[in-house]
Amino acid sequence: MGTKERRAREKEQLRQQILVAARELFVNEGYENISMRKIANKIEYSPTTIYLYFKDKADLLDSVCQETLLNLLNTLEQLKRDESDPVEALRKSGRTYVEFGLKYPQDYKLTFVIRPQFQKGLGLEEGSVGEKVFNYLREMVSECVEQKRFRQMDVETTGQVLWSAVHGVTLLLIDFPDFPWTEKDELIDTVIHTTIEGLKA
Amino acid sequence: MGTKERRAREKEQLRQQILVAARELFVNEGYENISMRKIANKIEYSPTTIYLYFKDKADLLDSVCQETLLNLLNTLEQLKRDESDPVEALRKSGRTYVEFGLKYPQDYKLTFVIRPQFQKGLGLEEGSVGEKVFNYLREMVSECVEQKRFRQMDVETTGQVLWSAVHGVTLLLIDFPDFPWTEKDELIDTVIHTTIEGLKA
DNA sequence: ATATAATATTAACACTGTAAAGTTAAATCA
DNA sequence: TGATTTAACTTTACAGTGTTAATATTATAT
Repeated sequence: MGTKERRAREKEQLRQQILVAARELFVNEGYENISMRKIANKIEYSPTTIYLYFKDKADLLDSVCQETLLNLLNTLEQLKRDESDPVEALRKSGRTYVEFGLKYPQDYKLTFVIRPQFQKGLGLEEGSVGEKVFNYLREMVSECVEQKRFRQMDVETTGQVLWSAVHGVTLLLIDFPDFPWTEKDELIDTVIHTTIEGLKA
Repeated sequence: MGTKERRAREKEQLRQQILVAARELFVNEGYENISMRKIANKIEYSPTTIYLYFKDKADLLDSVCQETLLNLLNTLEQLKRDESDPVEALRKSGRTYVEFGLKYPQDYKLTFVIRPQFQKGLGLEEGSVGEKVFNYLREMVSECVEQKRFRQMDVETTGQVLWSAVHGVTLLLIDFPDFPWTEKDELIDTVIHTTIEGLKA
C-alpha cells in the first residue's frame, strides 16, 4: 500500500517548504539576520520542527546553496549547445556566470562567501554540485586549449584564472555598489575579454 | 595643567586596547563568533564600556577594517619607490596585494566582504583610506597607460579589471582552501600575468 | 480499540547586542 | 577645605538567538 510513499512525499514537501522559506528570508534579509524562529513563523510551524529536517542552521544554509549551484549549473548548461566557437562559448559562459551572480547577489554571496565560512571543506568535493560547475568550466577551457586557441598551458590553471576574474568582478559589483564603477556591462565584458586575450598571448 | 590631556590620552589608550582585542578575536575566531562580552572580558572591562567608545559592534568592525586598509596602503606604498618600470611595478603591486590578503585572510575578508554587508555605502567614499588604496592602484595604472605600455583604454576601467582579478584569486584561495588549486604562487602569478598581458594586447 | 511509530510542540538553557539606570571616583569651584 | 558637577564605568534588564530534551499529539498498524 502507498501510505508509506505518501508520507515520504509529505515529508519531502515540508522539507521543500522550509527550504523555500529559508531561501527567501536569507536572500532578502541576510543569513545572519534570519532566525530559525522567523523561518518557522513563515511556514507556520514551531521552530524546533525545522531540526527534524535539517541538522542545524548551517545545514539549512548548505541545502539552500546546493540549490543555488544547481540553478547556476542549469543556467550555464543551457548555453553550451548553441555555440560552436569554443572561445566565444567560454566568453558567453563567463558573462552568464557574472550575470547570474548579479541577478541573485545574496544567493551568490551565500554560496561562494558565507557558506565557506560556516563549513570548512565545502561544496567542491567529488561528486558535489559545486564540482560539476567547475567541471563545466574545465570542459569549456579544454576545448579552447585543444583547438590551440589558447597559449599552451595547464587546463586547470587556465580555468582557475578565469574563475578568479569572474568571481572577483561579481563580488566587487555586489559588495561596493556605490563605487564609481565603469558602466557595469562594459566592465564585465572588459574583464572577460582581457582575461581571454591574456590567455591567448 | 595637563590633566585634561592626560585624560584624553588615557581614553585614547583604552580605545586602542579595545581595538587590539577586537581585532585579535575577530581575526582568530571570526566576527560572528565574537560577542561584545568576550571582547570586554579580554580587556577586563564591563561589556557596556565598549559602547562608550564605539557606537555598536559594526562600528567596532569598521574601525578594525580602517586599520587594515591603512596597513595595506603602507605595505603597498613601500613598494612604489624601488621600481622604475611601471608594468613591473604594477605586477609587484598585484602580487603584494594578494599576499597581504593571504597573510591576513580574516582581516581581508572582514574588510572586503564582511564589512560591506554590515554597512552599506562603505569605506570607499572620498577621503577614506579605502579610496586612497584605490588611488594607489590608479596611479600605477596611469603610469602604464601614459607610457603606452597598455592598450589605450580608460584608466578607471583598467584599474577595475586588475582589482577584479586580484580580489577574485585572493578570495578563492581563502575561501576554498581544499580545492585542488594549481600551486598557489604559480596561480597568483599567472592571474596577474594573464591580466596584464590582456591589457597590453 | 489498542499499541506503536512518526511527527510536532513546549519548556528550558546559555548566550547575544544593547538601552537605561545606578555607582563611583576624579575635577572644579566656593 | 568641602560641596558640586562631570566623566568613566558597572549593574540590571530586555527581547531575541540557536539548540536540546522532554512531552504531547497525531496517524498508522495490529
